[in-house]
Amino acid sequence: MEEPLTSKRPVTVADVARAANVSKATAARVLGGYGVVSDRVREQVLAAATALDYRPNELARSMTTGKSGIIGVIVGDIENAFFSLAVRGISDVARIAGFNVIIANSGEEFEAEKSAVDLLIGKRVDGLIVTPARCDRMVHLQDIRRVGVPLVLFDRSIPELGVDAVTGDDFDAAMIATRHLFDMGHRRIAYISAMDAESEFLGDISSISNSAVRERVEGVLKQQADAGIKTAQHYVRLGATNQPRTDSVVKSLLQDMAPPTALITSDSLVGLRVFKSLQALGLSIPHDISMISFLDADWTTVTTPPITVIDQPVYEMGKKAAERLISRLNGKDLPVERIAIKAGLIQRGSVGAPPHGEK
Amino acid sequence: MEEPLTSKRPVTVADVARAANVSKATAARVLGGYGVVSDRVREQVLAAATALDYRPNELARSMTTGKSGIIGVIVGDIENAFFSLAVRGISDVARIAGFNVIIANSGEEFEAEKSAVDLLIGKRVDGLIVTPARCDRMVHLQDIRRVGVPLVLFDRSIPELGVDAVTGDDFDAAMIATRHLFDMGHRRIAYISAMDAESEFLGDISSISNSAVRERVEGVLKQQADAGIKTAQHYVRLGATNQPRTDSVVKSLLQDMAPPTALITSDSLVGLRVFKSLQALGLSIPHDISMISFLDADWTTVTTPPITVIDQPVYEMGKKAAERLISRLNGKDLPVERIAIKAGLIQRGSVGAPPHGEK
DNA sequence: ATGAAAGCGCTAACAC
DNA sequence: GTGTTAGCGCTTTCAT
Repeated sequence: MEEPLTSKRPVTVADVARAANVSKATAARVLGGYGVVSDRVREQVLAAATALDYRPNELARSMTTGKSGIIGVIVGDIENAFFSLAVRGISDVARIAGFNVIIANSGEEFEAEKSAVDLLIGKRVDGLIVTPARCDRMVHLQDIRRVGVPLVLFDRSIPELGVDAVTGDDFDAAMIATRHLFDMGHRRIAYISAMDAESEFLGDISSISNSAVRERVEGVLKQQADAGIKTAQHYVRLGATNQPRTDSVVKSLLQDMAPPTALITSDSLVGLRVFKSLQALGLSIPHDISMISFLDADWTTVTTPPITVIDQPVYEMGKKAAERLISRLNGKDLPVERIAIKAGLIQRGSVGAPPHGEK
Repeated sequence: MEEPLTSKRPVTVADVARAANVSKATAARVLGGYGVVSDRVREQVLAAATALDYRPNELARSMTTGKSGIIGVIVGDIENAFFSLAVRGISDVARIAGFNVIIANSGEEFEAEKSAVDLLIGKRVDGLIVTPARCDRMVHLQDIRRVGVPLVLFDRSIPELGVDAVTGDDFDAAMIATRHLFDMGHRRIAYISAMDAESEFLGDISSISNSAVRERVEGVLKQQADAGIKTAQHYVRLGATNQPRTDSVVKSLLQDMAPPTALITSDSLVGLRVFKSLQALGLSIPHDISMISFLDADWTTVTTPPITVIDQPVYEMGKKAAERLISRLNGKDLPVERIAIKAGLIQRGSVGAPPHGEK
């Protein structure tokens, strides 16, 4: 007598109950691990369950309990080391707390983010961690709260929304990077971001819809303003979304009448692209130009020279976000808070003095 | 009159039906987009739905239809560029076909993989793509088929299981890499893998439980055997799972009486680690030693020298796997097949002639 | 300690 | 076209 490779109907609590000669409720109690049952009956049921190869239907379970045991995470780009590290932090905490994680990619696009929210809400996730692509459009995020699903923002904050946010202290980090370059003698410092914008140039700072990007720009500018440098804003460039566009940003920067002597890149992907641009241009780092990248990505130590970086504790940030969310899920009544985590500077070889005559 | 920030009970089809003065079934028909309704009624219902901010409960929907619209993906390590690229390929195809993807990480551990399978089956995913950590233990994979969930193996195949697999043609790829090194004059070629094993040395080849690893080793060995080289197996090393272990593997290799003059690394993570080991040892590539890495990862072009790589079309592999699965989901009756995708060689600067006197 | 029965929100027959 | 009704597999009162 052989077992069929695909037995049509999945076995249910009712099947197990029948096989164990108990009521559906009793079988459900032991299978679901709640209520009370005598040891004798428990064993009967368990035996029947293994014999039939019973597997709980989590869908049905979720529907009746209203909890899915799932945390939804919406990130900008899972292939970016920043996010994949954060996701690991989130997942590690979630797993220990007994939650599963379902990941959605927004590609930093508002509409995709919106539909991911709808989808996950539809799947009845217990809570949501999202990296909002824009901090100025938030009806969909307000909806999340309206349906009563706890939400934690990641990497970017939206004060008006009144929800928890775990971010880096980007203003401070940008100041640190700028100050370091300044201390090394640089007076024309560029900041290159991947943020997609109409223009490669920065118009009104307060119009930047991504809070992390905005704060970094503000940090770079503030540090220079404090030193009496007025031209800083001229050296802020956006739109380094791919290699060709990055090449053109870098080229335009270097063809300036007074080209920057140092570059700060907004993340490890942009950093890599800028490094390639510089390499293609035949420029030597840090002799011809200096650079600092955000995020201590693993490639930054194998280049020649290795790259000086702003070390953001991304894994920890992910953990913090998950911890915060899970606390709320467990009914803890915490005040709404923005947790901004400080970053450090790891000096390697990509920052030197400005070229001669450029002081 | 203000709307409450969290209205307890989510609105259901019944609520919408009541508000629109139609039956539950009619409301359900327009909300679910099935059956037939008059345009007039449709608009009433739609209006009521928007007014109440109705959101379908996907859980309930899945439970009655038996389909969740979700494809489960279990990978070894989502932080490995190989897998994150593959996942993007899978996701892209899935999204277009109207499926969502839920990702689980096994960490290449059998038990984690097993419980991920249980979890996803419990969530009633429509189909599964898995990268089996071991190809010799497969009861849990047989279970998947038993419950009737279509399965596609990724990166590694298990012929005995009788299910589709999308893999690289690893045997061929390893031959290509080896032949290239051979053509450049190398006669002692090492292969370094991250596969965790009791010993760093390779015992019985057929005992390697991961088919991709095994085929690569076989390719390296075969190519050399064809050239009459008998010592090849001596230069196969396993266990380069982290930097310290990789350092020790590389060191032991180089301290050999007849050290290898070229290294092949099994993936981009191992490649990066080996590069760092070599760098720490002060070795110059390709002058002192040559190397080829599997996977055209982005860091491989910014090192000095850039790394010659085996270019696996991982994104395409992911797409293929998803397409295959979705065909089955749509009821297509295809023969079980293993699709092995060929890789190419991208020559950059990390391969040269062996050092003098090493010929 | 165990059982009977109701109900979660939706879809799917089947009637009208 | 539209409404009625019966589940899907589970948890959860409420009895017993």
